[in-house]
Amino acid sequence: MENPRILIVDDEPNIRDLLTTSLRFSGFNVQAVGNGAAAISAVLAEEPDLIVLDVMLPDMNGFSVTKRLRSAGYTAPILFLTAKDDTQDKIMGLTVGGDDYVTKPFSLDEIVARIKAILRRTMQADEEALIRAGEISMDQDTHEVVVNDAVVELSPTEFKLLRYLMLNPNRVLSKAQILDHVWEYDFNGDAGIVESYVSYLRRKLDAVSTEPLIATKRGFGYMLKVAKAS
Amino acid sequence: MENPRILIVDDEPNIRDLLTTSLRFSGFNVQAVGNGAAAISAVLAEEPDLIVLDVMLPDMNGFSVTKRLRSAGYTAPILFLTAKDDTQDKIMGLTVGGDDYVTKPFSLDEIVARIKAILRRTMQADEEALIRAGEISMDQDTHEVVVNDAVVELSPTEFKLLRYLMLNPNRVLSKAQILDHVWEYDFNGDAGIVESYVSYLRRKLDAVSTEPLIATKRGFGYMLKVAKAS
DNA sequence: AGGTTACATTCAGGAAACAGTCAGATACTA
DNA sequence: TAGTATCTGACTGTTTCCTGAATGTAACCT
Repeated sequence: MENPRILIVDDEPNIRDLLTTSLRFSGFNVQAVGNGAAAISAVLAEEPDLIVLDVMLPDMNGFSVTKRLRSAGYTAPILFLTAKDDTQDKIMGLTVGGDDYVTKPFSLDEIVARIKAILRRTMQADEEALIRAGEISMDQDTHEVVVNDAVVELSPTEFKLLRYLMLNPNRVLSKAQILDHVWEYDFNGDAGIVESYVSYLRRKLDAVSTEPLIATKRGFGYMLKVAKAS
Repeated sequence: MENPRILIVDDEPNIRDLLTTSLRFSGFNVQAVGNGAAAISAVLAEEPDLIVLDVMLPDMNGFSVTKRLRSAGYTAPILFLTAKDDTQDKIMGLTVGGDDYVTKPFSLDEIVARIKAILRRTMQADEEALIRAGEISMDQDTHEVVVNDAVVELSPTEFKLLRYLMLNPNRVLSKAQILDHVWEYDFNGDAGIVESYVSYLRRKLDAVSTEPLIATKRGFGYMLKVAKAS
């Protein structure tokens, strides 16, 4: 199938670039605009398969945009971006139909995962909710991680870290890369936290795996070793 | 069979969008209009299988619309939307034939369930009134919930919550999702209420089940665990 | 090889976020 | 009026996240 088309609507250029780059890299066909009016004409012209829509826009809010699009007959799912401290009533009804929302600041991995999840349900994508890498399998619907038939309980951050590693098996990932993908984009703490979380992950995974799964490449980063993808 | 065609008639754009989005996602073929005159021509042109009709419309009330349609020979069932404080005599006679009514504000899950129930009766749909998930079975006609041959008495909200969980087994559902689907669309309270009701449900279900049924996925939401659909 | 340095691992601990439960206020129903 | 049902808010306990320090280990240089 064709690469899904995604339209990004956000007035902050940083976020727009961040999302555009990541989503292009993930294989989507991306277009980005900075306000509601441009969003509407872009939707009419391009008919994207999914819209990433900031609810706070300079000219009109995201809900007006949604309303205009829906009444014009466009049914593509929307992933809303909301501020964490938006008042409750503003973020009600955001998960209706195929829609979903993510709060800012988000992590890039998270947003890509959510987009894929939505597309999996709306387009009858053949893609699986199950990620496999060697002895490890991860179900993104149930959030269940299984290693050698043993279920491993992970905290949210551990889960996201492992997912990022599993999506890039047998490739060295620097701590900076990991930080950029797994942690929220405004995190400005030390890269040492990656070491901590790798340590946590190893403790849980290696307790049930036959061999050490995460290899350290001193001076470069970490790598998830996978015996051989079949 | 073809997807059933549904016509939505309501003058509030928010409600129209909400219903349109949810019903489309539930697999219906949806069209929406904002007044009685448009409703009549839409019915004549499209011959929908079911009409969702607000009784308070700007140009004419829902009953006039109904009368016009019935006398023109159209027999498709109607789901009326009424205000909660509508007097009883107004509501009288709304459920004759295959018709039914729902009071505003409603919950989305509720309205989808009612529509399916009507269609189950009018079209000879193959779909079942019985939902099953592991040890639990729920009859939507009798509202009877059975776990391991034991009948469990649930309050209305508990019932709707469990139904939503059962319709999405083995999938983590966030509190926001649960709130959006199970509670009325104008509910403006805290997500903590979901925790309370999960707590109530667990107390009733786990009293008769062999194992804990609702799993907490910390930081993500809740999930109904089902052994394995065969 | 040995010493030095930079890099990694692990642990402990405090703050904050999250979850479970309950009692009580309010509204609704019979 | 009694009995449910719903919702709120408080309280408690747990988990998670992150930092910083102590300990280990590989690489580098002479």
